[in-house]
Amino acid sequence: MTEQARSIRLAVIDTDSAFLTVLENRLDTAGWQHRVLSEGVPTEELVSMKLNALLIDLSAVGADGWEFLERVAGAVPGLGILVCSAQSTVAQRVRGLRLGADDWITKPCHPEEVIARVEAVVRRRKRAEVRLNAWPVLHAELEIRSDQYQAFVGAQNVGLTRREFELLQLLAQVPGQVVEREEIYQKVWGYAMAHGDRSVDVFIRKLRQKLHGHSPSWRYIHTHFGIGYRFDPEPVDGAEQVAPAPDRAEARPPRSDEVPTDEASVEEAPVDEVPVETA
Amino acid sequence: MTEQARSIRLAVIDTDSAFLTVLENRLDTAGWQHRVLSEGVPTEELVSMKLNALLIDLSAVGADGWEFLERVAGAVPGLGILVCSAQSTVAQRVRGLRLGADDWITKPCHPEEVIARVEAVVRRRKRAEVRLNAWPVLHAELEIRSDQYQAFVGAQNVGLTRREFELLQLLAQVPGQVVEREEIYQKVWGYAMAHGDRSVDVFIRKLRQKLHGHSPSWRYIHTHFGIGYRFDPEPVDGAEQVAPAPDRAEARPPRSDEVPTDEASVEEAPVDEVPVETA
DNA sequence: TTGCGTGTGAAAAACCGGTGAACACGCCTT
DNA sequence: AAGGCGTGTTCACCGGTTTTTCACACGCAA
Repeated sequence: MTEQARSIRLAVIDTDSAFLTVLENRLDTAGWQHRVLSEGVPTEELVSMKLNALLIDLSAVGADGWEFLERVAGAVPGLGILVCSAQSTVAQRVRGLRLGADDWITKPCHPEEVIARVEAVVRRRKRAEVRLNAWPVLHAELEIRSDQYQAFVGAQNVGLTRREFELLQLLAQVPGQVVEREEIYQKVWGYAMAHGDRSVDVFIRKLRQKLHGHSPSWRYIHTHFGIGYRFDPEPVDGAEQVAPAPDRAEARPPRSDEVPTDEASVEEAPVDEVPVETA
Repeated sequence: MTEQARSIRLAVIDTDSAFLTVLENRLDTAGWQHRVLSEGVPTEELVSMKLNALLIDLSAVGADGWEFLERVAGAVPGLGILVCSAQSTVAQRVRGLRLGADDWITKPCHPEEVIARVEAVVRRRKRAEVRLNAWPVLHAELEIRSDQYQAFVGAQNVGLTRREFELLQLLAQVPGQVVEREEIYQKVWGYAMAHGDRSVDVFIRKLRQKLHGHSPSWRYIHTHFGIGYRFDPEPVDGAEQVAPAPDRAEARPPRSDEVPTDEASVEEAPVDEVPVETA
């Protein structure tokens, strides 16, 4: 939840070298990208820097500080702006905030607090930022798209429900790792699993069904008896695209549980699941 | 831009009656809706109040102030949280900000500054959504003009209300991407969605009605059951198109991220059955 | 073989979203 | 001041979807 704090891009406009030294030291420790700018920075340049936040000492900007503040705030929406100054009146602070500043810090101030305030300013914005956090992840034939709450095989939508997707996502997050039932339940359902609850099993089955229906030549979810499940794509040996298994005349009982066998070879079970137009 | 700034809904948790009196006086002058709460407010109630911001005096909350702060910040995303306290250390302020507070104000403080800081916090969240993408964007037959708060089909005005337009704009900002209900509500309405609120649905319906009324051969908004909605223009099959690809089986729109699944028609993947091709 | 954990299908229950309409509120006109 | 109008909110109903539950078959380990 709080992982987005790292790697903030911050620019500082200030002339107080002592303050700058201490602050930059802290910023390095925090791992932020930062640079010091002079007052005459064109707004276009600020935009192109792709900053998360800007820290301005108004006294370093000169008489047209207010104008500068207003201009930047208007021209670079999405940029967090924090103003700091040695001493200031209530009226000045109010004016600064109204002109577009997100926060006003009075010097002397502790670098740690500056950092925390920048974080607080940026935090809000991050939430609303374009969701680039999760780009499609590919496991074997399976593509998991967090922005769609869906999984795809090729261009085919697997058609997972919300819970199914969350379950898949949870397991696929740690491929090759066994996840205990209790943990699965806790993370996907959000609360502790009641004794004897079979929900996880049922959803695993549904997941397997849909995955197998769309990507029959891969086996994605493995059972660990008495423990839980593991996501680990592995090719189904036997009938690949090449040699479709001969034995299919065998009329098997309705029970066709085992995932591995071809049974429904690729052409037998056309992966499509075209959503029926329910209108 | 600033028309939303007025009429902020603010709740205050404090016991300092002198401060409260002065502050409430100011809030009335500013025309804000406000109320004073006691410390034991369940987060559910906070949500249903449709607040924009919350002002907490940590010393009024008692020992579990930190916990309360963390809980509220976690449970009511989109709520601006400002903490104030008589005296505090840097470490305390840093802690508060890290736990989710958006600002920390030290008493004594001028009511006007409090108001300005609340405004800054609320604005910060509001602005993040706006993206300031002024120029007309064309999706299929639909032209979205942010500068007019309107959408057009050809030269015809669709006649959207403010909310309808904001909703459309939000969705159309990220075509092909599923946006969760909660997120929609928070960005368009400005505060957290209360459980069971149907406003989003109602406005989606109104939007669909108007869009369909003006551009019947395209379908713009898709439902993702249990998640939210997705803007992704696609031709209504069975209807005649002008130039754009009328087929849906093969040529998919340039967009590589949209989902074939539409509406709530995600049916069970018929694993052992031959899915019916409905094309 | 027994005992417990898991796979499976189907039914029941809970949930969700579409819809129409009543209601509330501010604004403008009369 | 009363009434009409445009907007936005809330409510109840309905049908479809999803989730949970249940009973039983099956499989793994002791």
